[in-house]
Amino acid sequence: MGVEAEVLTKDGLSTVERITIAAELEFAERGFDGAGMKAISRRADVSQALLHYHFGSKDQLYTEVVKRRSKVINDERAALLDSVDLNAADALAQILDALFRPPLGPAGGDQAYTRIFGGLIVGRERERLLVKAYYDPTAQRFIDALQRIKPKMSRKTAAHAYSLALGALVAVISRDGRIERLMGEEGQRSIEDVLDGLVTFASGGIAALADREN
Amino acid sequence: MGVEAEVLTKDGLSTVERITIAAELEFAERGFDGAGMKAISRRADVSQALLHYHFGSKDQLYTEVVKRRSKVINDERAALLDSVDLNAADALAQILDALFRPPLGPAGGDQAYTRIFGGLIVGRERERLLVKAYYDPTAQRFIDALQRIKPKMSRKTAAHAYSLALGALVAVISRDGRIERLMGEEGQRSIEDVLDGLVTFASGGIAALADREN
DNA sequence: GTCTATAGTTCGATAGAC
DNA sequence: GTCTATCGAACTATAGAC
Repeated sequence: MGVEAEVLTKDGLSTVERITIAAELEFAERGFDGAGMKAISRRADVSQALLHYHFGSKDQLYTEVVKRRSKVINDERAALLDSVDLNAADALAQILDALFRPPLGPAGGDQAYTRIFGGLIVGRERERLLVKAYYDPTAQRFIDALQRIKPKMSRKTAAHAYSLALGALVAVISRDGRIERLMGEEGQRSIEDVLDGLVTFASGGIAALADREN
Repeated sequence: MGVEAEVLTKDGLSTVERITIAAELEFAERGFDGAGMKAISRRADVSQALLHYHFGSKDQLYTEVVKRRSKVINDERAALLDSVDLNAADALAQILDALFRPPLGPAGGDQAYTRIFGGLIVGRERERLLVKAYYDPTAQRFIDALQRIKPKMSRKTAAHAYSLALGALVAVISRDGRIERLMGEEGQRSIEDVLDGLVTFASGGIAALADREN
């Protein structure tokens, strides 16, 4: 993929960036198999051949989308986790906030990647490999933190707790893929409300798992 | 789809049944878009044309797979829920056991549909419609039960709790789609262990949500 | 009810001009 | 770096014989 001087175009975005964004939207809406290279090229307003020139294959384009966004999410997660006071009474809630907040996007935006993120968690081999490569290292840090505040909890249980917490996140994400209309029926929920419910639920669940091992 | 006398073949299964089973396997392994009618016909050892003769289209075949299995799951869930003692100390755990046990399959089997089930929860429009048609009615019964044992909980919160609990289930299902090898690294977990962890986590989470509303 | 054959489309990827 | 044109394979679905 070499080093290229990025020439900006149109909206001030490079062609590669426009393709990446278009791909993110398409993959989010249709999933990997449902997405089409032709559809992505149309959204990016470039020829289909250009996608292969820049990314090689559909698989590599997907990988690039996940890789780019995972870096942002992991960085934000790590920063939030570092700022957690592990001795505070609500340390568990702080940790879970650091886990859930970044993938939900900056205050209401980025529903597109949020959907891809959900697909990663429930995906098959392709997604499993991507998670392993781009999310597992940070996951270990969160599992460490859980063990530190719940010392009685085995690593196996902590890993299990982490996994279950992510499942709860997916449930929220999948509620139509639109964070704003979560419980849909009557009115909207702010991202802080969503986070609060998630953190409360996961905190209670993890505390229960930890208590059981005492 | 009219009434047809089912003529049995081969393994004692009718052709329609063999196709349905083959389709379930294929959809479970590849998802809707990844599955191929040709691949399904090969697995069922019939011609591809026969799939369309019996089911009309890929969409309708998928619907039939979900419909058939949802009936089994819903019946089992309803029976288990009916047998819950709502006045017992562990009523919440009993309710959640009734919710989680059926989709995990009879004592270790049926990983195939379990995977499809997970896909329904995180799916898009097609899956959303299927869930609405085949799972929502029973979901209402569970939300009712949650409200009965946690009377302070609003219906909105109860629905949210139900959704988060299902998310935790998905997390478990997606751990490689094989219930037996869940925490994979060291050895196997029985389905009872898996259920126990899930129920403990979700119980703690829902109790926390309910407490917050008091 | 089941088959073979194929229509008609879409897909990912490539060749080659500019 | 970007395009047009196209290849070859895969797909869903249908036609028509038996």
